[in-house]
Amino acid sequence: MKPKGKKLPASYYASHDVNFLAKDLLGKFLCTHIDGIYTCGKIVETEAYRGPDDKAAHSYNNRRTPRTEVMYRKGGVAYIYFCYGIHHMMNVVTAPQDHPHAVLIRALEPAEGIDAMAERRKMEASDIRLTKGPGALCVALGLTKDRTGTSLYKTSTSIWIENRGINYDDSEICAGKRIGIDNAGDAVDWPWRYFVKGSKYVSAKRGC
DNA sequence: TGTCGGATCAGCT
DNA sequence: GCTGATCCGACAC
Repeated sequence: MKPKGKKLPASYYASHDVNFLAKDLLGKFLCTHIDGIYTCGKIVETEAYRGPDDKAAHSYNNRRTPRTEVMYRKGGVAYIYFCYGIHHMMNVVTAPQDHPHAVLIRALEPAEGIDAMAERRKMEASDIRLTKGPGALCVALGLTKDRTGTSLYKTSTSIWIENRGINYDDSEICAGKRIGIDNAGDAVDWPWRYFVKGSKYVSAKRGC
């Protein structure tokens, strides 16, 4: 599948600054080519998880388990895991090897393959909730936990992120507390959730 | 081997 | 707004 925009290279994901990347990923396009179906959406909401220091992250205190192992790899792979018995969550692993940082993709604005998304979601294509929320967008794009570890930059990959020339200014971005991490001590209050101001596709507007 | 809690969503009120 | 669905991973025993 030929990207419409410019596929982000391995070097993009190498930054140590996971908060910079979480913000910078807004306006980029997350695309998948799974089961022969091409789908693509603009990223409008992310959260940063900064590995060892961040009590809300699975890799807090450098915890290593078979599940979190992929977070320790070199940036530029997908970390997809299963939660609440129902939902999958899509994260982008960042930073060099052994720095377990990741950006959770929380919401997209559907761009291409909208009919396929609707079919996977068993919803009308016009439904605003198609890719609103991390569990929802994984279904829409066909992502499941067995894709975890997939490279986002290799030419043959089934999951990648494109730059199509959209860059948001700080004044167009909101930062707020992260969602659903009530048990994470001080980290609960860190404003590491970023979203595009005014987007209908953002999962929760709080913090702006 | 068993228990407990979780980075949620949709549908109904 | 509230609630039920539903199951895997981590850790204690």
